[in-house]
Amino acid sequence: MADVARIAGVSHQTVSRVLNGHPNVKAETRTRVEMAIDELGYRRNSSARALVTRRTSVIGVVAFDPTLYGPASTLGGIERAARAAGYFLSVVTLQTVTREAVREAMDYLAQQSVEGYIVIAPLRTVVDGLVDLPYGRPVVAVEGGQAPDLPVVCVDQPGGAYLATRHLLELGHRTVHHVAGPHDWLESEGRVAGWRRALEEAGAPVHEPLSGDWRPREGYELGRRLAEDREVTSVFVANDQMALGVLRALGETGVRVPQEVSVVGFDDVPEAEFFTPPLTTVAQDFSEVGQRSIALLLSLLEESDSPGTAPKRDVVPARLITRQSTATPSTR
Amino acid sequence: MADVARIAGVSHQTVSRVLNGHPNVKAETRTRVEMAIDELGYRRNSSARALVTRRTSVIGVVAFDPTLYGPASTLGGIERAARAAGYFLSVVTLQTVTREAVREAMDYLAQQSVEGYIVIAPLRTVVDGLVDLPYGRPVVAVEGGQAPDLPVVCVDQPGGAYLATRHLLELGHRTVHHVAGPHDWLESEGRVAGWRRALEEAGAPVHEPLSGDWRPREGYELGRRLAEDREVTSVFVANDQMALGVLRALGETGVRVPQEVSVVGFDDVPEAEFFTPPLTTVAQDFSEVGQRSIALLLSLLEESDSPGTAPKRDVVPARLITRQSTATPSTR
DNA sequence: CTGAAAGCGCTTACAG
DNA sequence: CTGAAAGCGCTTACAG
Repeated sequence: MADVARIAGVSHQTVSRVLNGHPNVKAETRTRVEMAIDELGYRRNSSARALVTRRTSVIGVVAFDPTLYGPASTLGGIERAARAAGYFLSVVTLQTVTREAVREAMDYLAQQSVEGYIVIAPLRTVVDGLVDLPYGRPVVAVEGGQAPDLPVVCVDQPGGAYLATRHLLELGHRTVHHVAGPHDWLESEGRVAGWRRALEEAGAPVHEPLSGDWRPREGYELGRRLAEDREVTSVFVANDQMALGVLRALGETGVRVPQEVSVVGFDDVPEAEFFTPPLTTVAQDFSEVGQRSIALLLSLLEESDSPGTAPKRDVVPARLITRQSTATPSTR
Repeated sequence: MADVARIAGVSHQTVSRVLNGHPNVKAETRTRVEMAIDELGYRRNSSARALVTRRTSVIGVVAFDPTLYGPASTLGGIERAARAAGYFLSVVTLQTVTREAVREAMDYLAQQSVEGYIVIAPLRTVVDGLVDLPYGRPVVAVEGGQAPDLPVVCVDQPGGAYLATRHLLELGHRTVHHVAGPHDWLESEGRVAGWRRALEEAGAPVHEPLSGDWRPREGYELGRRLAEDREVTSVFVANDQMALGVLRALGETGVRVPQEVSVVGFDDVPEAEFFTPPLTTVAQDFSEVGQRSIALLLSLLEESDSPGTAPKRDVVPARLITRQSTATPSTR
């Protein structure tokens, strides 16, 4: 900056003014400074700037398993929104999602003086542990469910599950079986709740849901059990990867989909349309979730002086995508 | 830091020494300082530190489409390795991968004074544009192919493709058709090269490869074309997502896999084992790629004073996973 | 083993 | 509209 000032023949604070778009600079001076900047390829030192402004422009993100479609897409949406707002994203990915691992990740990010946190770790225990953190920085929980004391952005999981279940009931199924996600996951809970509500509203019998780990393998194993039960005519599976496993198990045991059993998934991964058969599923707008997360965090950052307001909750709707894995039931 | 010093009854540079693990501190003093740190919940200001040390401990990563399995997994591996080495990761994800977009992303990261870059953007034009960058910071290209002037970490794409093609030839197929990835992608080129070499070595006829965009949809559309060609008895598809589309197209048109046509993919996504039929494919160790990328970048960072050495290239082997989508050909 | 001093490269009131 | 001064919170030689 001193070099720029010398070449432009001004003081370094005039350079600073130009850099910060300060209005009180004569146009001719501004041009001279800009030319000197270009000539030297000068770039402002971010550490010095952060030191004096007390703002790092860094948002810490705690994510996990970037191999799962949902979290990965959300991360993409967050990143784009952050960059559009001039923020940098410092990302920590977790192998195992426990309360301790999340705290460790946040401690790590705190070393970098992040201005706020976005945590994509939709487990009840993790979200509960996010209240009253010692960092003094706002935290937004993505898919944080109904957490009452935390700013949350999430997809309307119960609503999506309700849509899926209604769809099957309307096709004429007497009831709908459910392969849920893992216990403790808020998405699992939300989807179970929506499924249950649809059944109860329709007066349909509610069978205890099976529970898997989101992975295709467990979908496959649970699918083998469903294949044996001749009562089953329709299954709402809590995500597409497990639905793939269910489809595979059904196919292997000679149960025809959708003629004998209808299957609905959740997520609408890019592959879903090309499963055998193409999967009816519930789509979530992950990139919207990402954008709203950043928007919420930024609003929290701005009003951090007046922390009187209640935590906000932003819910993104889900929508049903009908394909060929669902039909009116015939006898098995 | 001043507060800590006051409570511990020492000067602030003694606090600094304790923080940095400097040996010349009396044990008793050290304990006193540590207690004061705990009491205050003190955390060192990273900006001030970076300003004086001229090290931000931040690595910039340019990634793209976190929805693709390979790049997403690689990012995970990079993040873990970086954190283990005490570095932070600042991530920019690209929507479209062009040379300009990559440059823009790197410019953005430069604002944050990153110490080095990892670019996961395996297009020839992008990689070519990475040489002679104006940042004066080391750059590692992940999946940068054979780029002669750039440090690169990549999976042995030709080797993997060779394995897949050999496997089909050994099963008795007269030749192997190929659905390649998009032009300009180094992974596409590498896989084409390995496939071609295996065919040529065996004296098998080489049919011009079809080319898709990695997505299941184009796999499906190209699969429809392959289904019509009764000469085709085996297909090596450049990734699993397109292979899914091919499988779907074949199934839809009544072509049995593997009895009539064998299919091999590339990537070994978690779903591959549950495709119909379970897919024979080539596995890449993405997390290993991530780790080696960080290791290479760190070594570059250390020797940045003596830039005489040639750029390094680190190749991770691929391996074939045999499942049920391949068999000895019978007549169609 | 420990402290007083200087300085990293910026921004922000304060003068003029 | 522009410059001289102070200070953000650290680390690094330099003394002692």
